[in-house]
Amino acid sequence: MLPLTIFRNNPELVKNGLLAKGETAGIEALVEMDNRHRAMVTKLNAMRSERNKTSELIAQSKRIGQDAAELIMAMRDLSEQVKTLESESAELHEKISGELEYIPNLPHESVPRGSNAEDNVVVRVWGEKPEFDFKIDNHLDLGAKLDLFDFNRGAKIAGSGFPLYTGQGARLERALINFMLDYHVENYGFTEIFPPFMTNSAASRTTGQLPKFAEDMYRTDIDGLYLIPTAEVPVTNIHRDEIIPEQDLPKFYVAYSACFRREAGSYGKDTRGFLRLHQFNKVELVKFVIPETSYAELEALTKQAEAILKALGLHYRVVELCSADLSFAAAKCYDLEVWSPGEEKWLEVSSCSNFEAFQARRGNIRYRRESDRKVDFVHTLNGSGVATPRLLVALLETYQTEDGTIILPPVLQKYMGKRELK
RNA sequence: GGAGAGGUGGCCGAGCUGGCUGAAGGCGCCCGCCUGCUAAGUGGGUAUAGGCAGUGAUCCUGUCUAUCCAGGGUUCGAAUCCCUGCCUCUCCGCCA
Repeated sequence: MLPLTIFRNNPELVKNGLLAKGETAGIEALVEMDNRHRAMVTKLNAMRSERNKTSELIAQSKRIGQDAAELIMAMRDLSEQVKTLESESAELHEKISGELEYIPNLPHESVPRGSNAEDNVVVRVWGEKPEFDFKIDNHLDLGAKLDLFDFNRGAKIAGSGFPLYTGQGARLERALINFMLDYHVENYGFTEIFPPFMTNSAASRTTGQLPKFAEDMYRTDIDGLYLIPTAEVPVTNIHRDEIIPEQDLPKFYVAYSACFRREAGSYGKDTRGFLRLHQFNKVELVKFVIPETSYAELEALTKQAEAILKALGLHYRVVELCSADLSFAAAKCYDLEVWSPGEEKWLEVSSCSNFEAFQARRGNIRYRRESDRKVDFVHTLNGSGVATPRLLVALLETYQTEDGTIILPPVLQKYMGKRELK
């Protein structure tokens, strides 16, 4: 959520930012409603002040045993007016904040302007494209030969897009998750979190899924809970409605969770295998930091996510998203894309974003500064570290050998209890 | 699922026979004084959000308003009374 003051004081900044994100935003209506609302509040405050003063007079009269009937009669009318204006004001306020919740974050000034994903900028590339001197299989063939997973039975149980991992495939999934959690805890001092996999609407609102993207989430109708599309939602909400002492910042959390996405509107795209799923596993990194450090922390976060791919020896690149490709809540974002030899494509396995105060404002997540003891909103960041499905694709395809066995990278061997899949 | 208790400021904890209570008292924290150092003592300060004004910006000053879990209601007036919801705790039942 953006602060209303910036619409008042710097409407051009907002317009340009929204335009860069590809939003055609009508700010004028919002500003007009804000003006109207402020006039109401001013009037309301005056009326309430009057009421409070008179109430005090009534109290004094009663205390000394005088009759206050006249004052009370006069107040009855004013009180009615206050109530009417209160409800009008509240209604308008709700409308304003309702609209505000649909307005995305503005891109940071360092973000390249662009109109679509074509304008994203490749920042760096790590490793080399693996070469093979035999005809390689894609991950589906490899999975079938080694009985790692079974999409048909997954579909029978739940539906398409719900993978069933089997045998050493299931073990490998668990190994990847454990490896990534341990890595971030041991090397970077992240605190491990195991969050709820469902959140209420307030939590989903903080991170920006609600109200605009309600259709993308699974919801349990009876209890009004949402299955999380990412651990970002519960973990960011750990500190919702809190004031964190500055000395407790920064806070680094790492969490595994299953992620559930309806992927409404994306049917027909990337339907093969693991490329797009309704349920998948992900290890997520979340940071709460003071505003001054958030962009340095974004760079660090990206490198921390990259470290996983390096440790696994996978060829990847870092892409800086252009303004138009930024997600709703992000001010700046780097994607990590791993190379899939079978698909001959780069696959997105991580998104590392700085949300600045956008989520903090929505979730009222603040900190108390040491210098002047004032409160201010924290900056939040998160990045996948990383999502498993496409990682698995790259891993299987990269480490396949001619006889069909997969030689596991050393860091995974202890988690698997063996050196290869065959 | 059944029965009961309760939700007050950073924390603990009064108030809850409705009216100088934004809220006693304590702890913590900040500034000063005192003390050879520490401890103790002592004086003061210490919520958040919003409107308006000050030639005035997410700063400063003044002023007004709101907030005692949330939302309604009663009343001239609600932390205090009534209703609904949420949450926490205790006991019983069920259960991985």
